[in-house]
Amino acid sequence: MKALTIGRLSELTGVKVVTIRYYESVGLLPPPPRTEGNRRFYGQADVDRLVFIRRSREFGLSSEAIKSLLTLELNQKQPCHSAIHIAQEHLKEIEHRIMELDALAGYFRVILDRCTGERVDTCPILVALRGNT
Amino acid sequence: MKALTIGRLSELTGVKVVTIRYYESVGLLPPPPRTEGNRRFYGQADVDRLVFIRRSREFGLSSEAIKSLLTLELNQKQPCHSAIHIAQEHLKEIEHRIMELDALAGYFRVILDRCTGERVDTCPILVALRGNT
DNA sequence: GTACTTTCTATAGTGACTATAGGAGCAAGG
DNA sequence: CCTTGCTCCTATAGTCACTATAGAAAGTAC
Repeated sequence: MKALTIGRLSELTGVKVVTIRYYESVGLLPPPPRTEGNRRFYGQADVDRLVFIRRSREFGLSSEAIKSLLTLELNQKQPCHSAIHIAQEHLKEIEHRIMELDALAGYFRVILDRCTGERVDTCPILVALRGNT
Repeated sequence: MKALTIGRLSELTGVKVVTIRYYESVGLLPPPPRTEGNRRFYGQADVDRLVFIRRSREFGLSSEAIKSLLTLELNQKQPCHSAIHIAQEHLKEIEHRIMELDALAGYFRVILDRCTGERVDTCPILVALRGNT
């Protein structure tokens, strides 16, 4: 397991260099050891952890949720109820957001369908936004 | 049409006082006239405009999109092609986001379903996030 | 040895607000 | 008239999850 520069870690994980440093500053990544010239160097564990973080972020989890999951990860033999809880709560949020967006998209489709592109004062889009529908 | 304080405008529109001042600072609302004691006062036009802004924000439109729509509103007899364009683009974004979230929710449901709550090291939620699924 | 790239720190900017501090105006009760 | 308490004022900083920029030092490639 050879040492990785921050740039190499970035390539391997798809997380930008600046973002890696940012993750360190907010405590998602531990401060790595440094070379003589003060450069950070990383190992396989950092790759794993960073991929975990990246995927969690892609799933829309907040930093705090990710920190909880990362803490969980340290105790492999414990039960994972916290993970279930975090995932369930997050799923609820996602489902809620989908419902909202579905309603919104439906509404947009209706008013776009109605709009003939003629005049601003009768435009159903603008009428809708004005609130005097 | 009597003059409204910022607090009354806030009540009528459901937009917080601080947010009204914020909207003024970013140019979504014109700076209103002031009383002798330097308080802002508003009229019906401000209520209408603010409701328009609030509804547009609820629809997830950005400040810039709202500014374009508000400019449009000033020319009631012009055709409303810009409004159509903004609405279409936004609908596309919403639909894209819905697809992403649907996929995400499905994935969460699968891994939650699989999770027996036993141990961290075998927890399907954490396995999924680790990326070695 | 020089030119280029990567990395370093520190700071500021993004969007769309929200929160806080410290004053000043104003309406109502005593 | 005066105090109490609410609303309002400005200005500044904080939120989240980054992104961008500046200026300097270190490493690499020819």
